[in-house]
Amino acid sequence: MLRLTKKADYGLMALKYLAEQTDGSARSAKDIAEAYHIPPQLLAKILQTLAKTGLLVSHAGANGGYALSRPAKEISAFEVIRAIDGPLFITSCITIHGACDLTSTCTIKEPLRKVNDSIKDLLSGIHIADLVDADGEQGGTGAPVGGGLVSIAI
Amino acid sequence: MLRLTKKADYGLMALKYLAEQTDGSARSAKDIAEAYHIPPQLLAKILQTLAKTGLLVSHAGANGGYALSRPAKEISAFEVIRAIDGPLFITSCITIHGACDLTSTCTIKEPLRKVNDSIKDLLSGIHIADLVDADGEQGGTGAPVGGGLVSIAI
DNA sequence: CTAAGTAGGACTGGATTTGTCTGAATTTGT
DNA sequence: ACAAATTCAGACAAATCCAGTCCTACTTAG
Repeated sequence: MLRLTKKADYGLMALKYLAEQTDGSARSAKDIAEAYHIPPQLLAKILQTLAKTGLLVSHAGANGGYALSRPAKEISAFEVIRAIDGPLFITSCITIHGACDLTSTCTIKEPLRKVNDSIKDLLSGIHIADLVDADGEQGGTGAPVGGGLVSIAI
Repeated sequence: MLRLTKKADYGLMALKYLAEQTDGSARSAKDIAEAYHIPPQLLAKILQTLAKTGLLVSHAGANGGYALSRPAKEISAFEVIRAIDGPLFITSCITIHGACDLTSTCTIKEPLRKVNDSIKDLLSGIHIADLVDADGEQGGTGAPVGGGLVSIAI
């Protein structure tokens, strides 16, 4: 129902990967891409924009790469998503200027704006560090792949 | 950041419109489309799917149209959105089968699934009746839209 | 019977996403 | 100084998805 782009997904995965590198050394886009089997050039782009927005610090040259600019605890999923996907909104009504094409006719935007804010709060409360913690303690051992039980498609 | 399709938007607007009709009489797709200046044929399609999922009751023929199948208080925004946009998920990882292409590599899906659930809860708490109530008091003050708390524990 | 409706499939144009290619600029190691 | 590894930047191609239109049925009140 509400979709995050793959780029945002990849970005979160990459940040998580970087958060797991305890030594402060940088990792290259290629390394990360290989670790998760995602298209290297695409990830490169994503990391570039992440660096441009200040969430990552980059270092060119041999042995260069990317590293988190802040502790993983202080980087929220919301920041990452906004950096990659831009300031999109739940409804097309709600633009950056807050105005709706159908200002007079569309009477729905105000309630939805609150939903939007709630989602924002929700994502702001999740940090990269949380992703790292949740790893490994997956309720289902991550195994039920073939098993077919799993998720209730809403 | 997270987007709702225009169809879902239109659907919510239409349901709100129908909720405002106090007499139980049905309204045609054309009427609603004109009221909100949205493409009639597109709205017709949306109402059809809404009828197919049981949120609306339809009545063909002259003087036909659509009406809510239940009180506006008992139709949640979540139901509407799911009916129109289908059971999509916040991340492309989480499919209907619950499996990720990168099952082993993508370690991010579990936390995001919780976000997904929280958003679902959020939208389930909003009903068509709330949209009607919120109308007119655009100040954004007392709209009874989900108290905002929605806590999430990862 | 006919006009006003719904039901539903096929299709188009455009936007968005996803991914690739190519050519730089920057740093490090030798 | 040079070569290799790497980031940076933009353009571009392919695929997918969305919005909107059209056309043809079927249904029912009058």
